[in-house]
Amino acid sequence: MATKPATTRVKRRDRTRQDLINATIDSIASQGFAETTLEKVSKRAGVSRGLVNFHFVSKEKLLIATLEQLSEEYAAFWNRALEKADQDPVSQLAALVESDFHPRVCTRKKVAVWYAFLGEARSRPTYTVVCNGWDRSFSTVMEERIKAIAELGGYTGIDYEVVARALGALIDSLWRDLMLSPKSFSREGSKAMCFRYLAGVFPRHFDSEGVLDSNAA
Amino acid sequence: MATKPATTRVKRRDRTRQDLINATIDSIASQGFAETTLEKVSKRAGVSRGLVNFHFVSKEKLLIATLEQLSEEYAAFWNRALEKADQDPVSQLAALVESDFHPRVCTRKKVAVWYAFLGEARSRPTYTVVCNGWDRSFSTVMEERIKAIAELGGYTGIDYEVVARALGALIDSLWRDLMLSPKSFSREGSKAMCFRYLAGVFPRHFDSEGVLDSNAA
DNA sequence: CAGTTTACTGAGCATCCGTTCAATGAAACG
DNA sequence: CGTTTCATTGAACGGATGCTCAGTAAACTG
Repeated sequence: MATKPATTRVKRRDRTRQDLINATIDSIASQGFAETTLEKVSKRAGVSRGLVNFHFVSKEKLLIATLEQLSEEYAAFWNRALEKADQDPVSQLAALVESDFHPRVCTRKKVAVWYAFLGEARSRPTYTVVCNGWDRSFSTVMEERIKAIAELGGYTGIDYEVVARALGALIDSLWRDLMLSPKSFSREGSKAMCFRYLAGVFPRHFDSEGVLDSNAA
Repeated sequence: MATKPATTRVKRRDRTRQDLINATIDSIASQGFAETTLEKVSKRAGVSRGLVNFHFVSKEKLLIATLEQLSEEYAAFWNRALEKADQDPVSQLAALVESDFHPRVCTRKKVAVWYAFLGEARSRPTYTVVCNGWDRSFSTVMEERIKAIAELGGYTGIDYEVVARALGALIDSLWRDLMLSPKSFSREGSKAMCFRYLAGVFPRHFDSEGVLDSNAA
């Protein structure tokens, strides 16, 4: 697991830090939060026991670094998905849904770690902040696109806030399925369910397969 | 916290067991799963250290008993809400929403405990079973009512499965808000959001305040 | 090529955790 | 009322955990 070519010192340093964070993710995902100890993490990373304290000062700070990395990776991923997509709100909303189930960010392992932190969020304020930021900005972006689709597409009586919240919550519940019962989870089925939801709200722009017509009247 | 009138032996026994479970809930909610130790729990319950092992054999079994009680309390609550409600599906669905935000089951403390168990679910199979059963039967019941409303109310093109999932997920995300940012949470606002969602799907039967007309054409 | 810096090791330490168990006293029983 | 049953206590134990620190070797520096 830990292959460390003898290169420059900073590269080794960064590599080791990353190995430790990855080992932490692996450990939390497979053993759980409570069973994740520094000994197991360092063994997984292939380094000695005391290294965590050297690099991260304390176990708690290693955990925070892990959560922050996960959070930033996720945010960066859907931000880039937005940049790559067409500029019309229909394509952008579809891109958000697609990116949320991409194997890069939507892994059973990562979802499990995310829920593990969420479970401890109540009692550790630092986690709460990161967890709140997680999808707060995400649902803001979704709501903007949903509002634009409603206005440009000529839909009346759409409750933007509710639609955005429901879509975000739907995605979340599908993630949870991946964690709790991965056998019944399917990436395509999950995306289809999101698009079926959107088809119910914007029938001229979406169907269960995704974008129907990004410029429909 | 532990007031034990000297009554019969079984009553004392049950009372102590309940005190321990309550103390476990309090501890998980305020200190988190990781920081919940038998010493803290027994101190909170006002009994001696070794009593947990006497009553529950092990810490793990105390945790399972706690989760099961929470789960059963919740299920019993919305089942009774269904019984007390009118028999038409519109009233029943409204009763489910109402009961889900009732102060008896929807407390910040209880939600926090629920998420704490969910966070450890991945690595402990027993939790997974309970967590899965939790809203599995709940969403089945919701889906039946939604289907009935669509058929009786003359709505076409309703995707029952998606509507039920989205509503369940919406409720879940509102619960999470209660845990993470209780200041911005409001019981009435949460119910209103659910009803706003239902108003979007069944505009002749719901508005943001709840049931509009349970017998609308 | 000395000398300095620094990532890294691993044994050691203080602490805490879950569990055990002999002792205790009050309810249950006949 | 004497005996049994059992909820309860609290000290004790083995083990694990997070963290410290003196020591080491390899990368940097000039």
